[in-house]
Amino acid sequence: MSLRYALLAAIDETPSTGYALTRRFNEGLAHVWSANHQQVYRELARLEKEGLLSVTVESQAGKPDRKRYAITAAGIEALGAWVEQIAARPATRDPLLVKLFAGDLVSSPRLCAELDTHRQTWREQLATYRAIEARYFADPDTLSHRYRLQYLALRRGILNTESWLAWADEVRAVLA
Amino acid sequence: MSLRYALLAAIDETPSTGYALTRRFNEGLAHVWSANHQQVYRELARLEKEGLLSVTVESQAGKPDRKRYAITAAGIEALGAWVEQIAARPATRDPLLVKLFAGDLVSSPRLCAELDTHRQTWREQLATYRAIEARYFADPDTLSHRYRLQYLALRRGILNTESWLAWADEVRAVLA
DNA sequence: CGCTCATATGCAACTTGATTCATATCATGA
DNA sequence: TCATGATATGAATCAAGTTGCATATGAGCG
Repeated sequence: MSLRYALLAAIDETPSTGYALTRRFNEGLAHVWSANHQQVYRELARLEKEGLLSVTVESQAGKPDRKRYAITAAGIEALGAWVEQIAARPATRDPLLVKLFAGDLVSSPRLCAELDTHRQTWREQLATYRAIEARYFADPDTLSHRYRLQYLALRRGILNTESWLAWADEVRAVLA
Repeated sequence: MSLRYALLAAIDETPSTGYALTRRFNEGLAHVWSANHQQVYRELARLEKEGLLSVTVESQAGKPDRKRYAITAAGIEALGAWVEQIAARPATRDPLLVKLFAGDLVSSPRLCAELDTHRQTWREQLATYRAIEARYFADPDTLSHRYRLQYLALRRGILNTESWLAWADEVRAVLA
C-alpha cells in the first residue's frame, strides 16, 4: 500500500517519468522503499486513473516518447491524509534468520560462507550511504525541513547496515 | 517462500499443531518470521499433501480435536536443500521511512507522536528479548549447536531493536 | 439462559510483489 | 550488417500475505 505514497512523494518533490522513478526506487531510494519497473508503471497508471497524478507525454528526438507525471491537488491531499495516520510496524520476515533457526542442518562453514557474501554487500552499501551523507548532508543544520527528513531516512539506512555488520561479527565469533 | 521452511524447522524441533505454531509465529518467533493462523493452516495442508509432513489427529476431552504434525524424511531433505542455498537479502520496504520522505507534508509534532508510539513498542520488545536472553541463553558457551544458532537469531532481534531506538533518538534530536 | 473467551480449524476474496514476456527507438562497436 | 546496450513502456501470470467470514467445543460469568 505504501508504494503509491512513495511514488506520490517522489513526484511531489520532482515531476518524473516511470523510468526515472524506477531507477530511484532501485538506487537512491532503495533504503526507503524498493520496486521494479513493472510495479512502478502499474501503480502510476492507477494513480493517474484515480486523478492523483496528471500526465504529459513528451516527444524526444532519438529516444522513445516518455510520460512525465505530476502530482495533482487530490494527490497531495491523499498523501497528506496517509502520512497523518499512525502505521503499524511491518512484521519481520527474514530467510537468513529462518536458516539459523533450522541451523543444525547446516554446517558452520556453509553458514559462514553465506554470511561473508552478505557482509560484502553490507560493506558496499554502507560505503554508498556514507558517500551520500558526506556529499549531500555534510552540514545537517543548514538543510531545509524536507531534506533534513530525507537525511534521517538515510541515517536509518546507515544504522541498520551497521547493526547487520555488528551482528555478522557476533555470528562469526560464535561459529568459529 | 520461507514460511514453509520456517514451519518445517519448527516442527523438526518439536512436532506441533497449527494452533501452537501460530502462537509461536506471533510471539517467540516473531523476530524471525511472522505469520497468521490462516497462512499457517494453509501451508501445513500443502506440506502434508506434498509428503513433507505427516499428521496425527488427537482427540482431547473437553476441547476440539487437533492435528499434530511431524516432519518426514522428505521434509528434512527439502529443508536441508533450501538451507544450503545462498538467498538474496530481502528488499527494504518501510512505510515509516516513506513518511519521512514525504516529510514536508507532516508537522514535526505529529511525526514525533508517531515515533513515540513506535519507541514504546521497541522498548517493550527489547525488554522481552532481554528477558529471553537472560532466561534461556545466559551462558551461550554451554548451548548445543542448534540453540546457539537460535541465540544468534535472538541477538539479531536485540541489535535491530536497539538500532531503531538509537535512530529514534537521532530523529527526536533533529525534530526538536 | 445467553455472553464472552480460549481452543482449534479452515475457505474465499483480495492486494501486493515477483517473474516472464513483449515492444519500440537509437547509438555504438565488431 | 548485426548484435548489444540504454532508454522507455507495458501486459499477463504467479506466488505470498492480508482480511473477512465461518464453524465447533467447553468453561466461566452474570
